[in-house]
Amino acid sequence: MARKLPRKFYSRNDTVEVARDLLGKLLVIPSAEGRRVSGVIVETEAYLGVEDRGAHSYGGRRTARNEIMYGRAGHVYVFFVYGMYYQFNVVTGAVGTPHAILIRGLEPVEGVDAMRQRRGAKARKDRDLTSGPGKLAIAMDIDRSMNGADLLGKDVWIENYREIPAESITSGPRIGIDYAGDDALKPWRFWIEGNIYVSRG
DNA sequence: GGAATGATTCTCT
DNA sequence: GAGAATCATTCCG
Repeated sequence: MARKLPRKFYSRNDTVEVARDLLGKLLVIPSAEGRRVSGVIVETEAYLGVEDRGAHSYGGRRTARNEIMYGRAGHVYVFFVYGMYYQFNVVTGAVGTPHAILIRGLEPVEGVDAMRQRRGAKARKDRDLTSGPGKLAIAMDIDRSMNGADLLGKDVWIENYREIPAESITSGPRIGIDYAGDDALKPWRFWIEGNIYVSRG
């Protein structure tokens, strides 16, 4: 079984590089019964803190909600949007540097039946299970109680799993942040070309 | 197949 | 009191 990624994987200076490197890694969140539920990360978005108008921490904004972004790399940042959905992020960068990476798409690997159960009738096809940040949060049973969890702990972690050739990795503008002006156009979204669990494209 | 729209509640001003 | 790092449904062609 693969080892958990070490703290230094997340604490590198270049958050955009970490976002790209997360593609092909395995996100594991054991179920309440202790069974492994996991999926390959196929889509990510980098949020670069103070200088990024799309980030919650733009301009150094520091609130109860985004406090975890300022903490140590390798922790989980979960927030709630649109009155219905949770978003799962990985904190990166040094302490005091509010960078994070949003996980936007997963390819289910283990515990697929549990994911189907959590998603219910809305997931008509398996690709509906985890092809988007709100959907994968439901399938992986992610909610606010996971905010601040350590990725080197036992509730949630990320393992090496699959090597993705550089030519299969594509980048483009991020999604759902039109209010961010020019920063919305920055190519800080990464995905595995052709994978059906990518949220769009 | 694609575009428009309503859902629903937390968070910050 | 407004707006949000989204999704599912509905309508149209």
